[in-house]
Amino acid sequence: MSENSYTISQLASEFSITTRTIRFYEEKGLLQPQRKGQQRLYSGADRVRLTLILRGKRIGMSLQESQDIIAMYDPEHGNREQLQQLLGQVEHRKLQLQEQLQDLQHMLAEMDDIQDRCQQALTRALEEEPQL
Amino acid sequence: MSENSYTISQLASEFSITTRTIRFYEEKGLLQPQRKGQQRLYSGADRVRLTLILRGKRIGMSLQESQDIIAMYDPEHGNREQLQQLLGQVEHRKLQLQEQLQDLQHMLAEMDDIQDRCQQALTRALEEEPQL
DNA sequence: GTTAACGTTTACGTTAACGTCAATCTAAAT
DNA sequence: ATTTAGATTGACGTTAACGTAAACGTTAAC
Repeated sequence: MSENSYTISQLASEFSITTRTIRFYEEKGLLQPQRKGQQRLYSGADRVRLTLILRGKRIGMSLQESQDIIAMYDPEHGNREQLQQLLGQVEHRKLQLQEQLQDLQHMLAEMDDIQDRCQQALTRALEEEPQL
Repeated sequence: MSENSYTISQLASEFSITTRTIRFYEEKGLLQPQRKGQQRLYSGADRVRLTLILRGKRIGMSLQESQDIIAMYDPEHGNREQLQQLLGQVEHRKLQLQEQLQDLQHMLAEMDDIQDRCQQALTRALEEEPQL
């Protein structure tokens, strides 16, 4: 049942990205797959990292930001100071994400607004249409 | 009471961006301020456009996308076909924004998760700390 | 009247995030 | 043995979104 390893093109097609993109993420230090000889072999954990990167991209994060966030997942934060520093970073990210959420909701509200006014304009246009 | 016009540096400092950035947005067709001689004069409407652009940026939109969205605000959609096409675009944007909202909420939930586990690790670290 | 403070245009530079070859390797199928 | 299908490493190209610097105009203050 341990079929949780993937080739680069499997991941590429699953996430609809190119292999170049995946290798680029590795160049930038976001992924570190194993090697089977010369070939890359991606684990389930690598796959999860990739989903995090792509989710980050969808909400407008840079690769650097995704890398920072991924670093927060790793439980290598032994001593107290490091843990407190991490907590600070997490809190900061949360605040930023919440601001972004506000922006998104504003934008959505305005889309609703446009939609309504557009619907009404359409209704009026149909009422005043003589050729039917 | 008609003090709703701004110089380029007023807007720049208000939004903490450079004048270069504002001129760049004009180059790209996102702003079209009036001119008083050679100088640009920005209206309240221009200011609103700028806030929309910057909000767009914060949620990860390209300038092109912001431009598309700004175009939706203008009520120059006379006939029925154009209105229906606009409605389609609005609907499409809404769906995309909602997906983005999902991504954001996932990310936030995971930040909460990290925060919790980090807190617990810290608590344990403090309990086991001998030098106090 | 000249120096400062702001504005303008023009143009080249920069960074992030890949795209696009080209050359090579390699493993499996015919 | 050799074609074929996927993999690898360079290396250069590209686009978006500005930064940066030079050269010049204008107007308000001293």
